[in-house]
Amino acid sequence: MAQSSRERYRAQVRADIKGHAWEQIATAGVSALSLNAIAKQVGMSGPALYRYFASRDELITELIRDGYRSLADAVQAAAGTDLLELAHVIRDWARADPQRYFLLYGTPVPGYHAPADTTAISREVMVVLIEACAGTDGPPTPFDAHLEAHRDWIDGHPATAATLHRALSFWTRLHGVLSLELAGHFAGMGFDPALLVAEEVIPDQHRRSGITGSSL
Amino acid sequence: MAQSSRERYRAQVRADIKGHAWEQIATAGVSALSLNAIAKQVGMSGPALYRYFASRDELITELIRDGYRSLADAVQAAAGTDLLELAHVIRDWARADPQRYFLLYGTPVPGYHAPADTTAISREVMVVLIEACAGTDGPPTPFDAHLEAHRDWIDGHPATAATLHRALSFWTRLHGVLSLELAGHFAGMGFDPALLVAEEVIPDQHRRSGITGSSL
DNA sequence: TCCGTTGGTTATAGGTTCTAACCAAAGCGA
DNA sequence: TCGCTTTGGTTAGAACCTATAACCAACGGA
Repeated sequence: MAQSSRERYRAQVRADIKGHAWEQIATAGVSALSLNAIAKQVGMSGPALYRYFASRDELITELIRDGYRSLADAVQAAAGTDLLELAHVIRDWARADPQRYFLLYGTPVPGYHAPADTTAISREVMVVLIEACAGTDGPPTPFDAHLEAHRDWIDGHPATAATLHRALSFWTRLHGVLSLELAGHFAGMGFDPALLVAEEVIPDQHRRSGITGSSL
Repeated sequence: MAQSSRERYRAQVRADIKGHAWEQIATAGVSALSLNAIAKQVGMSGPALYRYFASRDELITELIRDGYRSLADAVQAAAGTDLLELAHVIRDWARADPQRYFLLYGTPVPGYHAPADTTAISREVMVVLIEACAGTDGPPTPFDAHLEAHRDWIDGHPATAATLHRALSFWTRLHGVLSLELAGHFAGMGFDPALLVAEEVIPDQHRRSGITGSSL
């Protein structure tokens, strides 16, 4: 609880290191992250940094953890709003630091396995999404039935399989547009990705309005 | 046309180098690609490789180009089939070598700009998708109207804005599921991503069948 | 005050990309 | 066949990187 002077100093230096690490990642990507460069920036030379992080991988793992935490905080702060608002919150969070988004959801490094707690934080995000999807079920689909048999991952959450399907779909569709947008694959096409996100995320409403009305 | 002996040798060595490079990328990711290791594998030591590729970045750029070409070939070989078949062709192509997929559509490196011809190959893929989407238009949406004003990127293709929208949506949805699947973000959830892809890619059919029928 | 823990240093090993300098061999025209 | 030019290879080395080892100063609690 009450930190000693040394613990406080240590925590502050670690935060300082992580701050400069985020800077480097934001400007040059995680592959260009250099412990030597960070050490110089925080005012110590080279190997001193290994007193605070055992290795480059451990520092990156810590950053990934903090990244998930930051995303979960942003999403939970918007809990209770509708899917469109949630999509914009997540998109804004990602666009504030694209390389941070890609650190979580970009190219995986083949050997690496995320620590267990990051998947727990991912679950927090998923729960907010599921909550927002509750009650927006459309007609049942074959995948809903399939999901009914594979819902252990959300383990005990009282949502229909159709709702889980909607949440999963929200996640994959948003990620689809967002990651292509942030990676620059829409460069040259002049359209506004936000508008595409809007229709991807609340899919049936627009298309079906005026056809089936509210007869569901 | 007729290559000289030297040109043939050079082309063969370059292909050999690229082959070993793909091996390394498939097993350890592009960030672990080592020119030294490749050189040893092809039997020459270190800097000799620079006679064939000016830099590591140039080799990677060449691999990216070949990757796009390979994807476009796979997609064009399936041209004329329906969207579900196209989705499976692309998914199978990606799953055959996930790191190759991520080389094209994964985390972008901040400084890097793809050469112009790769975007031209991307366009080839897009044209096949658009062709497959033709005639599957649903009711018009606001984004269709927006796309009508921003269709320069496909420049002269005689497709409705609604069709372009469907093709764009096909691309982003497939990429959304596929990249999360390949990155391992579905690990632990037991569902079959192929089923999710199927419903994402032919979105309205399943949901609407039995409601609006074929009244469109 | 003493002494262990902690946080810093420099030196060094082994890895990387890439350049420089040098050399051998292959191809080609006279 | 001779000789020159281009090409493909070598080794050496500069400038980075991660990470470890060895050493030392300074801080904190008994």
